[in-house]
Amino acid sequence: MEYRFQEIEKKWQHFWKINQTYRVEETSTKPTFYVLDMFPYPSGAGLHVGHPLGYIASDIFARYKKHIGFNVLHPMGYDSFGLPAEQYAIQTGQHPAKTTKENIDRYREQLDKLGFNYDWSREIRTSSPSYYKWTQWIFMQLFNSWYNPITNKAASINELIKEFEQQGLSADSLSALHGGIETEVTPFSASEWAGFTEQKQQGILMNFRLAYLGESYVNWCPALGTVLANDEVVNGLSERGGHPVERKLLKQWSMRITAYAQRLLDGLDGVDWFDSIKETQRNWIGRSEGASVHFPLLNHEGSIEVFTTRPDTLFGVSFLTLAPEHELVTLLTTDEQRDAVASYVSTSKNRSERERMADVNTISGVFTGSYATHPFTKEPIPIWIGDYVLVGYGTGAVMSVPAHDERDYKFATHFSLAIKHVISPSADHDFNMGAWTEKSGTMINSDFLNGLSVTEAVQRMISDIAENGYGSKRINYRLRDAVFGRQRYWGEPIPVYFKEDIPYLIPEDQLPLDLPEVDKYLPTEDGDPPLGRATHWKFEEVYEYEKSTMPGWAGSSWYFIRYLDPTNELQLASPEKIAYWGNVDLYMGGAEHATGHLLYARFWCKFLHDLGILPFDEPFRKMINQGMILGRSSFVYRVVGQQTFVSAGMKDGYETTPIHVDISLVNNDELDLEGFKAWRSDYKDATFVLEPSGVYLCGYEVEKMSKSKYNVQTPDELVDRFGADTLRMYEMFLGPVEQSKPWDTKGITGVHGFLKKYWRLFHIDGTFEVNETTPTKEHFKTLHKTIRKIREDLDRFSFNTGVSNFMICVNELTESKCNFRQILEPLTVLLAPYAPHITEELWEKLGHEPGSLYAAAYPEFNPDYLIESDYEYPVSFNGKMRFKVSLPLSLSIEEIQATILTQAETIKWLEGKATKKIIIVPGKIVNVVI
RNA sequence: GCGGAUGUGGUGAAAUUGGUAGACACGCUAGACUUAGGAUCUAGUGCCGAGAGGUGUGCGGGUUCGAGUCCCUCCAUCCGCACCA
Repeated sequence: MEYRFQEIEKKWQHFWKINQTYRVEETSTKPTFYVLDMFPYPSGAGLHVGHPLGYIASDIFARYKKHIGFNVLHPMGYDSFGLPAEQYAIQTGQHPAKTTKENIDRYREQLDKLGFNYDWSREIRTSSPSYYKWTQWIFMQLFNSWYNPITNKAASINELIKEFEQQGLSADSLSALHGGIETEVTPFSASEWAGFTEQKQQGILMNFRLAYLGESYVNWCPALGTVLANDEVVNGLSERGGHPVERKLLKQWSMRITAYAQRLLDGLDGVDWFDSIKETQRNWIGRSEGASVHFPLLNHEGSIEVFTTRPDTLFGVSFLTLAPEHELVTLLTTDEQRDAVASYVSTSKNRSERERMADVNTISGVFTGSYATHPFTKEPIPIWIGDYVLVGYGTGAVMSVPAHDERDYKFATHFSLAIKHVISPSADHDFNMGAWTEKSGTMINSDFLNGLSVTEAVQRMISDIAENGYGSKRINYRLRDAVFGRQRYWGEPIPVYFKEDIPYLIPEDQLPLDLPEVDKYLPTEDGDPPLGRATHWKFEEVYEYEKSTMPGWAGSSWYFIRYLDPTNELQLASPEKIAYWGNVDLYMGGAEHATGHLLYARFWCKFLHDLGILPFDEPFRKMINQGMILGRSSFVYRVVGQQTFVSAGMKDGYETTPIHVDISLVNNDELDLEGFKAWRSDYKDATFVLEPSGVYLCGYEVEKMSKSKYNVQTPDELVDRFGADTLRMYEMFLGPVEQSKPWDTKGITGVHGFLKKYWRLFHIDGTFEVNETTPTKEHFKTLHKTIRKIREDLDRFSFNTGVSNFMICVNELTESKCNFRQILEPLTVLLAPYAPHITEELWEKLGHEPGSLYAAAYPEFNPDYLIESDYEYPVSFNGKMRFKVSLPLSLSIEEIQATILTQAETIKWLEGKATKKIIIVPGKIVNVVI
């Protein structure tokens, strides 16, 4: 009988479903193992071949853990709130819930075809009210909490209120409270607190809450009435529609993740993640030590506070630079400079932060006309505005030391500002060529710092500015608070209502606050978010609810907890179940989440840990990041301004625009012309310039798979043609999971052939037949060599070499016509995690209870079968391998040397020269140095 | 700009600790078989060379008996950068 994979896979998928083979309970006393995949956003394009890469790897690992005796939790769900469904709703009027449900059904169908061991009884969807009830609940806890810098953990805001009532807020405790918290609060006494209005009190508390309403800059597009991501802004215009975009201060909900900056940094030491991801997070958090220094304003009250990591260079300051958005800009601009500053500020407004950071070649800036005083020398320092200074980092103002900072150097050179050398550089440094930015050298022109090393000067300066009250030592983090409000429809409503402009939480027993129906998914005419269209969107029909919704990352920041107890209506999850499973043992997902999701999930985990809800404070113990599977996009070339398309080989001499074309219309780069014309109505009258051979050839490029690039390859077609087991093994065989690679189906026949070959081992002339007698030593050697390799490969997540080793094994067994039960039975268990369907079928044929393979014990490696008496030594001369000689492993180094030297080959390669040295590593190599 | 990663045959890749470079596949070449198949099997296949042999892991240098692996310089490509999920 031939390998009829379609029948077999259908049969077992049905069997697993009916018998709930993969259902997991908390009753087992086995050790637990929690394997988690990053859940997908169910997009309209369906699952593409890139998604399963990680799912297959984690499925193999989960099955392996099950075979070696663990109670394994491997759940799946959907991150189902998000922008694409909303965009689709805006275009078609279709409710996002409907689109989302259809997409989920499609995903489920696709996932089911791949034979995963998910416990579907635990499925969650972030957009279902029974789930987002708890997302809202967590928001409420964050709102009701502040970060206590003394205990270094989150605590109830009531504690803080009590403290205010009893002691007020002293200057001392205010500075202690800072601990990463930015506040604009001035000290007050207990009696002052009691006398404050409710509004004032709530305003003060807002500076401490972990979920708070604050102001932050966004890319605002007035024409679309919406906020845009940096990605959606191109040259100051919106990607969609090309409307002007400006940076605008907007009052919105934020999360005080900065309070956790240090703990988020420290926690990285304890998790087993790729160094690259940890490094990215460290960089994102961006801790830097330095000082904050105040420069008093000349002719104005107050001062400019700057943050610097180089307090040693304070005497080299020749100007200050403010971000264009800095709050002092208006005050400091003199009448003569007003026009120039206004025009500069409005230009910067239209540049995204990304552009401003990336554009290093254009130096731009403008003088305010005002001066500050140098704290030590009392000299006047000009105050400039430059858009390379970002308002969100540090204090939005920098002290510019052109002699020792490259950016400042360029700025100073461009505007002919003073350059003061305060460190003597190494002899070969030329200040005409650039700044001396090394943190080495001796201080000069720096008063009391003269003669000190840079390191000494940093310390000395920090203590001097503190003593004189000019500033203080400061640790700065690049990490910014996370904006939490979105002016969108398809997200979790924020469970807040407003009474006299003060936000209050709705009562907990009214959760979930359901997403209301609206007539359109667009902002209102007066610029409110879509929820402003809902009727009765009021608490107790009186007080307006918050109209913005939560961001996509809200639901995904805690979903790993909900899987533990997905239907609990009283708690996030029961403490017993949380304790039973603990945190995620293996997290599998894309590295593109390094700074978003992974940071937020860690933040919420630490917060819930502070509240005593979670016993652990890191969510993901070990993580593997699968690489992205890239698509091969095809292009047609349209002549500018015409409906004529030029073939790739003919396009020289035409001015053309490349346009993505659906890969289903392209076969071996050849375009299906009729299909193309029918593809879109505006192409129906297209004309073509063909190759001399009469075909239209498309160009191609390897890029991210996405619906908009029409390069999505779905797994379905491949499953139909080759089966799920083949696709599973092929995706693993492509290369290391963590590596990105372009998708290509060329090699799939090799893997399919392997499964057929494996199947044939059990059949003679098409009939199932295994030999019950004892195999030879060679057969056992093949088996045990494979067991060792497969287990080693699994332990180090090297799935691609695992597949190779199975191939080697089956090739050897085929060659020796091995059909011994004692070999094939363990091999079947060994292969089961990779190819669950074919192995279940053969396991049943071998006479076992159907479905029992999943929990069968994994074969153990026995080294006795691999003991060898001889070893074939490669013999090198000066490191070049020349010949091999087989010698007993029992020989001593002296005996090996003696034998080698008498070999005829040795004499030939010595060419009569004397040996200088002979390196012998027993069981490894011989190297003769001549 | 900042940060991260990766460069090995025609292609995907392997080489876990510095020890035989290219396992395992795809593709290609030649052949066998014939229910002419998206089937199976045999042989070959890094490059140069008739061969002996030489040469070879992005470029250039270094350490070592020995370097794909360690160190330095340079080059190229890909990914992320806070409202895409």
